[in-house]
Amino acid sequence: MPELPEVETVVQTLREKITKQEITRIESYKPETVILLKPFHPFKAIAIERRGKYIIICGPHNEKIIIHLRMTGRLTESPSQEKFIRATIHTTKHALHFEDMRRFGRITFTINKKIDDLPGIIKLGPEPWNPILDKTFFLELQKSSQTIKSFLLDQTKIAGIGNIYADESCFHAGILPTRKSNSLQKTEASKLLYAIRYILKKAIYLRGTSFAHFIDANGKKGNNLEFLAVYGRKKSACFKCKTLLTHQKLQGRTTIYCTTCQK
DNA sequence: CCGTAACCCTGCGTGC
DNA sequence: TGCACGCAGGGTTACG
Repeated sequence: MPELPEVETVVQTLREKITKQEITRIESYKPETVILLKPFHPFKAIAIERRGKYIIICGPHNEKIIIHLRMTGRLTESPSQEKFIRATIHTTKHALHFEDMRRFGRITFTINKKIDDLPGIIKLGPEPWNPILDKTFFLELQKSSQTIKSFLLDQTKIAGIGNIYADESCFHAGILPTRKSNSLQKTEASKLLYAIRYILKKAIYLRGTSFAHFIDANGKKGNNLEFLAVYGRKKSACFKCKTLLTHQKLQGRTTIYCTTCQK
């Protein structure tokens, strides 16, 4: 379940590893994993970017490889299980294996000038640190009758948040994820946006959360797991007030919160 | 517009 | 032990 901090960590490690190298070919072992929207040709990786939960490897003539790890995807030179390798991205110096147990992950190649026009990415809302959110976040919340949880998971509203950081942000902001978006006061909206930015930044600094599957492109786990306040702590006591945490499905996703600390 | 559920997958934990 | 079942979930799609 790589979300923005985990994808950012992969991008950082990937940059160090393959920048300025030639991407020589993409080998595919499962027909659904690699999608060639244009015929592939070798190109030099001049930049590696992230947008939301997408990784983008950019070439000098608008070549783009777009990678989405979905739930269990990894980019690694030493896969833990051979049978889960769905594709391999070859460079002059490395063989980056795309290991993906559940086969939800995708690698897409296309030629397109602008990152924001790429498939999948075109629909994304702003990055959490985009200053535009200081103005629009509250307004968008006001327009929506979704629950806060649904709103945060909605990639068209704000990009990069998944189940872990949605619950963590709500806890940190002291806001119940079950509330309707349009019920938030302006001060609560600011608090939530601040919490999102704080939680994500901290998780990036700690190189991601390794709950079950996540490792970076160097095979290293993240260090954020022990800092989670609610995610994965079903039937546990709130570490702040000792109340038993509440769990409920919202939008098909397990949602955990504290009815004492969150209002 | 919104929520719910199914779908895509497969390892893992639980209960019988 | 071994089987059946439910769960995990990002994104998409269908339906009420």
